[in-house]
Amino acid sequence: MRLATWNVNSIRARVTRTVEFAVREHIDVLAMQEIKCKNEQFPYAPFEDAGYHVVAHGLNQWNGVAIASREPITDVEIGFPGMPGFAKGHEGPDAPQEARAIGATIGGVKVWSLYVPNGRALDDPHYVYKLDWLSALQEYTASTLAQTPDLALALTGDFNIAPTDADNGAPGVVVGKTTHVSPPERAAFAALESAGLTDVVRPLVPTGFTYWDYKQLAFPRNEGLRIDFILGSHAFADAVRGAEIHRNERKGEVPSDHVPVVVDLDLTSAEDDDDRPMIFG
DNA sequence: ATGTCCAATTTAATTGGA
Repeated sequence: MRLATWNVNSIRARVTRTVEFAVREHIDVLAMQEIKCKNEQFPYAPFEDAGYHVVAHGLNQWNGVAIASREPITDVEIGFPGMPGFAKGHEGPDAPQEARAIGATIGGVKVWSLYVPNGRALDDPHYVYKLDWLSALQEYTASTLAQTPDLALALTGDFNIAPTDADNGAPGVVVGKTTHVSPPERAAFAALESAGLTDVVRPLVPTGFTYWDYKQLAFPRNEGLRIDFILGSHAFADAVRGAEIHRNERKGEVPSDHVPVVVDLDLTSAEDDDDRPMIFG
């Protein structure tokens, strides 16, 4: 299975480019973020014509997540349990949830397409929301893996965190001044790893950014951030055979400001697969 | 000049979000 995650920054503005990438790269499962449309506005036809099923979760022009898959999609979840909400002027515990998480089971893998809140500024209520959201995601992960430790679980998406200084090539993003690099955000990312997840791309692609701002010639200057990740449980990580960051997708006509991150999985050779014939004995 | 882009509304310039 080839699985990719991509913040497409409006699927309606980029559907041709997105489907062409998926087909050209033989992507089986594509987790998308920032579809920026309601479910009924999603351009399903180009995906279906290319052989993909699609599940989408979009409430308005903001945020929005989706998963396209060549294999059937089952057990769709809208939001993860405990996911906090947020709305302007409505910051209480019962604030409505945004369209930032969709999960599904595909080919035995539990895949989440996640769009972590941006945070906006260190003194903004959105930053508190971001940390709360990540904390709830960590609790969901820990609880899920406590119940089903051998589940092939993947959290994919735009985490809006540059975990290390090497992941920050943007001069305007400064520790102590802006979001994406603050110690609490980095601690929240590390907590996901402590909950039993591994960044399955970094060992295979040690360097490289996944996002470059449209402004200030960030891409030509290579002033980007590595903020898009695929985090996998041990059963998922054990199946990873390759990984790619498709930097070229930042080029050309009307690119997204993010590029796809891809992993290759071999799900047929799990160590506990006792269906295989014994060669000896 | 934030050397920009996207979507909605206030439909043609704003506004909000990133």
